[in-house]
Amino acid sequence: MPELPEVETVVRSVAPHLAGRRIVEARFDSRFVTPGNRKRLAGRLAGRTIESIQRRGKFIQVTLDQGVLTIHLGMTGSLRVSATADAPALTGVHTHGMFTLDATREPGVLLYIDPRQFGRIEWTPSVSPRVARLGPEPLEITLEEFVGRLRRRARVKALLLNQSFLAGVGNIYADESLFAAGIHPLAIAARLKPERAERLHCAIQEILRAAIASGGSSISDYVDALGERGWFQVEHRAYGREGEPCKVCGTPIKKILVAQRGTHFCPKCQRR
DNA sequence: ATCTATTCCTGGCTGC
DNA sequence: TGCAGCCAGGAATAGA
Repeated sequence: MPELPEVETVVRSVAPHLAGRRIVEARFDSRFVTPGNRKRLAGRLAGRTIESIQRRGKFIQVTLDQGVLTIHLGMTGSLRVSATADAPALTGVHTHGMFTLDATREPGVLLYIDPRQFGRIEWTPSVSPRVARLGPEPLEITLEEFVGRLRRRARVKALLLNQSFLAGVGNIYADESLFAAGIHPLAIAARLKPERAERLHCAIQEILRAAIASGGSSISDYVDALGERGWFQVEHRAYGREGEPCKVCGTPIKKILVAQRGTHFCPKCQRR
């Protein structure tokens, strides 16, 4: 499930292959394309040149010579580069998009693969409104701004999942950050003591940096654009460890539902 | 305004 | 063994 570290890894792995390339042809399954964009997307992309690729939150922004292509990988989306369009491993029923690039060099194609089809792609004249309403980048936000934004009566876990609060933290890294900070997921954000808020700010940045350094977490089938797995899942201390002993105190990790999301925490290390 | 529940989707797992 | 049924969840949206 691509969150900030996974999307960052995808962008880093794909950017060197795409910058400066011309899109000869683009084809998509309708479901992959944001509604309202379905009739015109392929036509708008043909002939465009890719200027740069950046990550913003969990979104991938491809800046073109005309407009911006915005991609969200959803739960199971992946971008893959390939020398040719007929690589057997990349052309199954889950391939929902294909960009044919100029023939001046390899890779010749960029493919979008997504079994659960939660990912979306859209073209907008400038930055997508979906991206514009994102909150700050977790790796850039200062402690002061973070503390200021915490002043809300929401449960801290729910707030971490809110992309207009912070952009890019999802279920895995919310649980891991709260564990690292020793904060209960149901704690009310605005009532966190200053030192605990500071610990959370620090934990989020440490966890995300470490996850990026490991190439992200490969929970199910996540791989980067070159097909490489990430390894941060072996470092998880809370997420996906229900019933297993806490790596700090040995207490079984508990799983509850917060904001409709499975939430893993240590009841002893993360007190309310 | 703010929070909660529902929807989308399929591979993988559980249990009978 | 086989298969029905459930679960996972990011973001949009409808509802409270």
